[in-house]
Amino acid sequence: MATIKEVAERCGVSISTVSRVVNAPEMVSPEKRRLVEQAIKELGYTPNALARGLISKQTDTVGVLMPDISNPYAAEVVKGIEDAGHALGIHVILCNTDASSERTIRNLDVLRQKRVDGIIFMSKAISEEFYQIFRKMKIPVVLAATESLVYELPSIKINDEQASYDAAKYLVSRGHTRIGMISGPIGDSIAGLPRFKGFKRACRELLGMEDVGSRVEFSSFHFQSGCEAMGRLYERHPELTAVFCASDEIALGAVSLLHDLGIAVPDTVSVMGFDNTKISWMSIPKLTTVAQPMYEIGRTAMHTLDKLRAGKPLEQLRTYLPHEIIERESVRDLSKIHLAAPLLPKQS
Amino acid sequence: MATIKEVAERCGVSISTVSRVVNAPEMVSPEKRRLVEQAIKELGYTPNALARGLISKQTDTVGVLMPDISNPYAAEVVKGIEDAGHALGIHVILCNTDASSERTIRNLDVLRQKRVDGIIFMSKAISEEFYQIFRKMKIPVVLAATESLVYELPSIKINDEQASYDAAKYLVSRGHTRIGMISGPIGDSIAGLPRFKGFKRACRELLGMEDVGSRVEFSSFHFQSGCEAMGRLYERHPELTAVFCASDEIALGAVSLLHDLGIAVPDTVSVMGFDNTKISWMSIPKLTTVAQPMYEIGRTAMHTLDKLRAGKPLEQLRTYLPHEIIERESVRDLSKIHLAAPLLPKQS
DNA sequence: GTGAAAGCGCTAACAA
DNA sequence: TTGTTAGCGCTTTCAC
Repeated sequence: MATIKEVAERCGVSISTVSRVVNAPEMVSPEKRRLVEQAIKELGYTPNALARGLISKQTDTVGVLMPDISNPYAAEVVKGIEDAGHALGIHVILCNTDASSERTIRNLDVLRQKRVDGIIFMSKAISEEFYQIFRKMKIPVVLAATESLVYELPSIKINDEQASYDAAKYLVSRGHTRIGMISGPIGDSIAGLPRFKGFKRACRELLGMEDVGSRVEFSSFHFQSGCEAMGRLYERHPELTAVFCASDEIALGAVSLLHDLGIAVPDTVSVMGFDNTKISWMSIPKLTTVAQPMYEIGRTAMHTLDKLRAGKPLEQLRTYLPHEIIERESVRDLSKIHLAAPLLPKQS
Repeated sequence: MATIKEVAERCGVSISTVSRVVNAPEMVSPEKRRLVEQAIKELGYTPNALARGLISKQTDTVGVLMPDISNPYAAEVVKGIEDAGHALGIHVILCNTDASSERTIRNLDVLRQKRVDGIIFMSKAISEEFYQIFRKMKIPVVLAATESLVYELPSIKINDEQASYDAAKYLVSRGHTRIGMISGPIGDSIAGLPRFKGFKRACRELLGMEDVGSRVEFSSFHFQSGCEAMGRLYERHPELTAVFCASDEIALGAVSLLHDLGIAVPDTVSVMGFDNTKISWMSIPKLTTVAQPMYEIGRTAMHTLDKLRAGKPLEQLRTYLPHEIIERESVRDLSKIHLAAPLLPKQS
């Protein structure tokens, strides 16, 4: 692998000159520049990022910690991060933590050794331990698709509570009054608790319901768990006309169980998802769901990190990007029934 | 960020001693070792991988190029790579190429600058251009879930031709004789052409069919394209009782279209997928599909790379791992019909 | 505009 | 067992 020295020798200039044509070509006379560029091409010279980083104390690299590489949601965020990084001349090192704390710490340690300039963190909760590591590293950290209410860490995500509220509101607007929810783990302060709370608030404000709790089942965010939760929910509340799920996978689990029970979706019960991942439009019926601007979250996270790196001030610590409800086929419009039968007395 | 020098000064030893307690603790006297370890902890010292790599000409890091981070198939391979890497003390840098040649080259360049010790390549085809870059880098490269028939590059994958043959054979064993296929792009020499060929061979050998071509539609590996291909296939061959798809996503597309047409799966037509990704068991009906040992492919790729790195000889250049057929609900067993009605004359 | 030289943080002889 | 020293490949003053 050719070094700067070899390039210099080959065309009889000093290494400084070679360094200049690589980093500040305008400072070198055209003739020499041409000469050096030629030699670089011939030798296939590529600057050694290790030596560069060692001296400049900058690697133009940020580490991205993602909880689960096979999570399509996270993948979209990463794309946003990468695209923004490319535009800024920043490389990204992806690390898969598999939602394991031990793996996260190990990855963080590697990133530290590699002297990355910053970190984008996507794994769920920020423990005291992680936070202390961040502090020790003395580099900017931004949270993407997660946030910390405890620590002063910049974050980019949607307003999950409001998104969940809006989902329930949508269901109500379609004439549903007997609605239930399959929530994520209540211990999950990012995508669990807030979505649960938003749903509860909607039921209270919009439907005047007080005992929402009994109409909510808890589940992990995955398919199988969603199936089981739907089973429990249906057993307790066969009268429900709609169930809002905290993730698309849960929703698919619910649809699957309902199907096994011979209950038609959305004809008999409507199902709504969350995330708008690929699977939401590959299922039967296609899922009505709430979409998060995943790519945009990634982009914004990278830009925020870059501002931090440059010492620029942030407008706000916690950024909330807008969500959106995507209407597809899994929610039945009950309100249309009244329209079609206007002579019947309205239900109160 | 603390340096080795600071640690050394703090406990009045030389930097070599500190270096030794980090790299070969047994060479240092217990007392000094304790002293140094203490200082390391207090200062939060972490060796600078840049300086280390610069001198040792080794980064203990390999780059992994994946075509699409949101592809669940690739994600599983990456997990295998990471786990094996961890066991070997090798870090991995993930790069998302988005199936773009330009992005691939850019990533390769970054990896080169960072002086990774090796590369695992997952993106589809290996062009002459990529191959030349590999050569220039002078580091081991192994292909995972892909291969090159042209270049001498070690690879790990399944035998796609045989897997496809086996899928068709499975369909035949379940009593299907009028079978069709939705193939991937024929220009794709990895997952396109071989699967098409395997299917054709099975039809010829098992069913004595010669005009297989008309029963095959081509599609990209994605949902929407699969939908459309199924539409075309059904129009030409409404008599088909089973269709084999070159990916799970295609299969889901096929199921979706069939559903829209009011055709029951698997009652009227059976659908078979390929890959055994997550979505294959979240759909209705759950997909019968051919499974690739994705995690194992990743693990093997990393181990192969490690052998190469150590200069050990490889048993073979191209490794084929076993595939497997996963029976679920999307294929109807037509052979049972004969069993249930043994008095009827057998169809010839 | 160009080159000499110092030094980034570390490892690896080599001496002691 | 320990310390001294050279040098990995590069950027960056500082002279010229």
